[in-house]
Amino acid sequence: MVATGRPMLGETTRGRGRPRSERARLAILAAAGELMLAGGINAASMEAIAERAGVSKATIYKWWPSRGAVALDGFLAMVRDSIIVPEGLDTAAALRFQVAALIALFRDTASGPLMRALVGQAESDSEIARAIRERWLTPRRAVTAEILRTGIARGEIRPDIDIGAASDQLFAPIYHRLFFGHEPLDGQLADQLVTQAMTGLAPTRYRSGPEEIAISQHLRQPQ
Amino acid sequence: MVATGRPMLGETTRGRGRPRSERARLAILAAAGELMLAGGINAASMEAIAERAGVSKATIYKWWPSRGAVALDGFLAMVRDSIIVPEGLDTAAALRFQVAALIALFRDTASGPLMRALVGQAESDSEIARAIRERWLTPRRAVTAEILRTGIARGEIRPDIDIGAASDQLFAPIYHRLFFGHEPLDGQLADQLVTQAMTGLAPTRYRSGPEEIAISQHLRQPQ
DNA sequence: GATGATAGTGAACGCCCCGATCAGAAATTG
DNA sequence: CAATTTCTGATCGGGGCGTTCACTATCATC
Repeated sequence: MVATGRPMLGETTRGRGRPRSERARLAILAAAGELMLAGGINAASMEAIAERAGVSKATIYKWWPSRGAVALDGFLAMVRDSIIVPEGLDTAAALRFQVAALIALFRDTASGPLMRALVGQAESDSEIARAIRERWLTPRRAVTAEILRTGIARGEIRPDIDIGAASDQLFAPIYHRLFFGHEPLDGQLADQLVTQAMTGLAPTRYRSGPEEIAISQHLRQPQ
Repeated sequence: MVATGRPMLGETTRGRGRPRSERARLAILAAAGELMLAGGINAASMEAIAERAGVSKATIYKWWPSRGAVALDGFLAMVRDSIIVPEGLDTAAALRFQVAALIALFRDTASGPLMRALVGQAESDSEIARAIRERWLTPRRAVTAEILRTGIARGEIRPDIDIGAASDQLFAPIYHRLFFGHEPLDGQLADQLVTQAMTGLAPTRYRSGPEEIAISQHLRQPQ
């Protein structure tokens, strides 16, 4: 929970007094996003946002406690409904779809720079950090975990893997390249990540034995 | 290059005038680190650093152009000589060693929070971003690439992998957990990451054929 | 239509940190 | 000694922050 008001994002409480201006809300989120894209989170000062949105500064402080909170809501509004789970794919294809979708989201929309700005802000604002975890990361990891569990049930994934670590191996490289910029977020990355994660880096003759042995070795249950 | 002065970190130029105070330099870096650990990068204001270090603010500005630059030099001084390449290990063991070393560095020293603060600062300071890439990330990726290339020559790594993507799959999860804090950086993570990356998530019977086929399919050369 | 509740406005406030600058004292070399 | 460079302590204007104020606007209810 970051916004101060009760309605989470767009809801309009039918209260007694003057209703909240939807125009102002959207203008603030848009202004914050545009300013952050142009010059990082420092460019999106509360005063700059207010001026660009044509809104009083007091109005922003009424609904958001900090600039990071405005950025977070702008980001979440932008990426809403960006979780898509297609049906009828095998495990590798489903993972490839999710990985490619995240790459495309970060590369082709403003959410990439916004995510960078947010994580930077989260460093000094634990409320932002918590909101990113709960409202962005956790839902996505749940989808991936479900794909992996289904894959295990189908026999397409080894049952002895750690699902959390596997999720991170698939998706963390995307964030890594977004944050550090050492290599591009291009289209073939999705294929590389999924193929290499599924197949492994070692040649076949070096791999451990059949999965029955691996299960008896670990006895770990996917959480 | 971030520090303004010529000597990169500790060198003392034998010029004419009063020599630079080593005590002041170390006190500044230490103060910056301590303040950032306590309250994030925003707590380490130039004035706070100057006061804690017992040093004039003008002295800091003389040698570092921004607070991010001070943070960067403090971080690099702290993690100097943290790249260790042990000899006589097979590929999996060498990778496991490097992964475990990074986890331990982030978990057991102050460099973890410092790295978070730096990446946050890099969001609005491209000079910091470049310095992190060149003086932190690139040397480490070079070591990993060398391990993987040696592994290919030894037949312990498939020759058709993308080395950059493989490096990210091994190490990006560590940064990911450091930045988001969604799962702990514990000791077994190193084993999980290397084992799963080497062996693959798919069971043996689902994997593609022997490596000769894979090579002819991709024809990609490790860069 | 009057009343009351809630929102948005525009302006102002003190606070703190920033980046920059200055004169002067300190330390070292030649 | 003089020359050179560093460190100091103080100061300055600027700007964003977070907050508050009185005022106006818009709605539901009586």
